[in-house]
Amino acid sequence: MASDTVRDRILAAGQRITPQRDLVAGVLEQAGRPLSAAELYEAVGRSGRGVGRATVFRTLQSLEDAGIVQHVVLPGNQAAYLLCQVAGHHHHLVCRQCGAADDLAEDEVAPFLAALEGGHRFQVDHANFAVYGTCARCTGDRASTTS
Amino acid sequence: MASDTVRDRILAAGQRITPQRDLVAGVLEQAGRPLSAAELYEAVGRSGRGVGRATVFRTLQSLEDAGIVQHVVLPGNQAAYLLCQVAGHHHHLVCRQCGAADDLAEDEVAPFLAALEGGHRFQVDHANFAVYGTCARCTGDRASTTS
DNA sequence: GCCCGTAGTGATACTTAGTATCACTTAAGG
DNA sequence: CCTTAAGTGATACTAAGTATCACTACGGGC
Repeated sequence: MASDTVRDRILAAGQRITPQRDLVAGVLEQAGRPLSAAELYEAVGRSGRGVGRATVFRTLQSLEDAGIVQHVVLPGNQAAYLLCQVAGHHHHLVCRQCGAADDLAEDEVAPFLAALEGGHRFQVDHANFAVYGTCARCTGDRASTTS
Repeated sequence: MASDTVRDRILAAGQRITPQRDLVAGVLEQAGRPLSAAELYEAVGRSGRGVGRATVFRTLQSLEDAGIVQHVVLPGNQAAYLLCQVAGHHHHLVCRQCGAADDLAEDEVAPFLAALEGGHRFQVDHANFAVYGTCARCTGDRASTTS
């Protein structure tokens, strides 16, 4: 099940607590890494009563609207959904080894965007970053290098 | 039809010149903005002899492998394909007004990624940026502001 | 210039992610 | 409690992309 803080955030967004949302959020919380909609559907089916497929998508949508969940596009164009600590729009560092996703604060990104605006005479409106690599825990096992 | 430089780049990637590739590349070149697979399929159907749907996707795949095309995910999770001047992996500034996409050189991005690596003890491997906003030409007509 | 192997093509069928619909259920405010 | 609007599940659907397979044609070698 989802932690109380997640429930609070659902309520704060003006949405109802339902067993389905609780389950979906709970599975995401326990996973601690981005899950595809299919994985989620399956996981939710195993643990507890199960949730309709349509509801899984609706729930993800609601939670995303509420700023509790965000989705990233993994390499290979796979969408994956991910419980976020930080509310509001932000970005992620995704570890390809263990799948963990680290939140990226807006103020880490803002200076970069500002620089782009200057360099390109372009007014930035919205940005989506997906940064992949290897997290501190997984470094040491392997070393990868690409652009 | 595609310009000679595009043909050269197809050859350079060890791929054959076919009327279909020529058409697809040509349409993308003329559009000068990212097109969805569906738009492309339709446009190719109008201009000239037409190309099978499967072939449109395969062609985009080949051209992407060859570094001639890249795809971006537009807001709303719409994939769009885009002819790139710059070869190799790079990023784009996409104008939401006119759809134009500006190439973003790797060395504009590298320092930012390096900073992230330091700040998060994370070894960056691959990154995908989608930056949306308003280009210089379109600024003046409207002013937008969001994260 | 022609021949041949291999890369590429088109039609079609399929898969997978996500959306729409609609009758039914249930959370939660009074 | 009771009401009602939000949420749910089943199902059908769409849209993007992939697989298959017989057929075609590019282009290197002669």
